[in-house]
Amino acid sequence: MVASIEDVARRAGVSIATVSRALRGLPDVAASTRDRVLAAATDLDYVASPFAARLASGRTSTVGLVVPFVNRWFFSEVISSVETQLRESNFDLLLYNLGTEEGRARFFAMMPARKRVDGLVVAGLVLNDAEYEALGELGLPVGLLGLEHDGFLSVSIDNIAAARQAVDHLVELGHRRIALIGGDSGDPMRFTPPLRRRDGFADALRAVGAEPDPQLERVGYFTVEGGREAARHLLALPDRPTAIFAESDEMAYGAIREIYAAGLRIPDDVAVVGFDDQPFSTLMDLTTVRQPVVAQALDVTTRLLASIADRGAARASDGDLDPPDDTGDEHPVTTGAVVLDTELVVRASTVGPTGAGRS
Amino acid sequence: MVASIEDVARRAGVSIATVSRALRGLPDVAASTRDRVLAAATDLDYVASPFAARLASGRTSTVGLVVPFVNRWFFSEVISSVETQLRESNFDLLLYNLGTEEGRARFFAMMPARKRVDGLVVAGLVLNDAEYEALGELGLPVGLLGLEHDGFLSVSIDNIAAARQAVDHLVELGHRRIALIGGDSGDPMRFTPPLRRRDGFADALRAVGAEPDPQLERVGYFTVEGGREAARHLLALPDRPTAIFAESDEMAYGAIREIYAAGLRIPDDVAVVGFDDQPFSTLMDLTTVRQPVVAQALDVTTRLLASIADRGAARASDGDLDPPDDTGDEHPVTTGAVVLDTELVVRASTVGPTGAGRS
DNA sequence: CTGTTAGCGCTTTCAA
DNA sequence: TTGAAAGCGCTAACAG
Repeated sequence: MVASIEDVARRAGVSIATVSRALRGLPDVAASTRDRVLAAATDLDYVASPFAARLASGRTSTVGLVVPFVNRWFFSEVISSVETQLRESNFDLLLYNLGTEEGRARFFAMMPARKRVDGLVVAGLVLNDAEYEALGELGLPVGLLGLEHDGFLSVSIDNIAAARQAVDHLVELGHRRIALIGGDSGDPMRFTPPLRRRDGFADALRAVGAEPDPQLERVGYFTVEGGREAARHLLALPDRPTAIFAESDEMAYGAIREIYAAGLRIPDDVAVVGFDDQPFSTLMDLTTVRQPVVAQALDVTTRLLASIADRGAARASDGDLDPPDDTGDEHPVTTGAVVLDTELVVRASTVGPTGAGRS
Repeated sequence: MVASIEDVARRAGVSIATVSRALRGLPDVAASTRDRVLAAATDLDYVASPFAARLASGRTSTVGLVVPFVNRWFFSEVISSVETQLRESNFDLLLYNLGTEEGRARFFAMMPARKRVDGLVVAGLVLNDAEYEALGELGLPVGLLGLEHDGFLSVSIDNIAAARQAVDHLVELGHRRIALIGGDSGDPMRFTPPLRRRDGFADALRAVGAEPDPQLERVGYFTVEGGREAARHLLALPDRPTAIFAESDEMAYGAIREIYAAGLRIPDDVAVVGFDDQPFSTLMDLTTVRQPVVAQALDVTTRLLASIADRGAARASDGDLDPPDDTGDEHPVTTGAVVLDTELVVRASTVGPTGAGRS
């Protein structure tokens, strides 16, 4: 019932090979022929069957995107950006949401993406050696987002430097008793490259001769609730901190809530800095470190697609005369670790008055 | 380099047909044979090429999910739920983010999902007739989430009743000058089935003999910023409202912010009710109408998969003797419009004191 | 510039 | 219960 390439060929009066070439925009097709084929295809409302094409060509025109969550700000931004860019390149996006620890185990054991994608973007997962090995054995281009590993192209931010931006800011404001609300290094989902943010925090303190006080470090699990819980403890301390640095905005929101609940003022009694700059942070007047999510997504996707194209070209020629100068096995642009800049966004949670009208 | 069905067949000493049957768990394969095949497949680390399978069988084992946004709460919840359930059924999820008006136009013009999915879930888009027609012509099972249309299976909430829950609550608290912050009926993305929430708002007022005041209705575009803008106008009115009903939580957050910025108290000076019950609403102490997102996603997905299975079965038999009693053309469970309940969640934005400590 | 001809790796009759 | 063989609808040499 639905038109196939033969129908188009018949109608245009050419062979199916010519139809295939014309429709894919390959060179060496006479303009008049191409027009005729295009017209026939339009008339018949024809689109090529992707599966037949994939089977015959070996290319899937599909990229897999692996994430630990889809409903958190960072990841939904990533998904959105990657999807848009793939669509523009006529690639399909296959989404793999690892979700739980068992989902994650299943993914790396079965590798469902095998044989069905040309490349993979892995976002925000801290992988162990076995998992990196599993990815490597796929024999496909893999792009990492938010993490870094030898042999994989990657893009991320400098979490240490970014955390320093936040804490340096507090230090400059005169704060010395600064608390940290962080992730959980024992998190089973290990979705926390942010772990290194703690180092930046400590560096900033030590730079002014202050030593991080273990009492002022609490785990917040990267959730609002976790942030509340952590802040509650910190505020109950006999010598409570004058400022809090949360490793994510969500935890900062929780902290803000608890500070108000304790009848304290922000930033007069306690200043707060977050990390990410989600949209809500404007609403919450939260000073935070903005990380470029869309730019990171764009970067991996672009380089992954380039890598896929390269590999296709390489396989096509395979020992041509006059190969490119670079005799290395990989194209320079499609490999290596890119690190993007972060930016401190100062709002009323550190430099009053808060605009929330709670004067 | 990677094992194919022939390798497995050779190793197990059977034909490729038998391998195919054994691996797919079809009946009529001797247990011993099956074991041998399974062992061979495991040894060779074999997985079937999905494209070859799809080409040969005509089934794609893929569902397309069409959304207007991926980075809004409602949709990221939907994506997450649908992905999980599809994965469990061994289906792939192909994500279509319409994003812009042109992306939307392209989608309905090209129908990129054509020939590559067994069914489609369309979430949160108000479609016009041409678009419904385009979906119908696909000849595939289509499930609608958050909207309703003849001939498509769908799940949604009763937006009128839900809005009434919200406004009835305000009315019971004695409010009569109640403002509405709503969507934009002229929204080019038309992602606002919530339009009918306005009807529920009006109904609730009329039920107590109050007439909705056009001055108290503002457009908030379903964003925080839009909600702020709308609230700013409402609060500047000579006779300002005593309560605000926002058609989404995000707009309510914006309103809350402006109320505080104006130096007013919540709920004493102005009460606020939202719609959705996003996680942040707990933080914001927002009274709101909770809509079951996961349940809606589960419902469409389940019924869509059933419909896909039905259709597969139907095609397989095709005029068998003794067909099911129901001579209609569709399985009862896989069609029709399901409407799920909403629930009012009362918090301090309507019944003080707010826990935010802004006493 | 265009046509012919093999497959791609499976599923699915149809026979045995 | 199993095997042989015919495609599924394309792409990719290879000729011409």
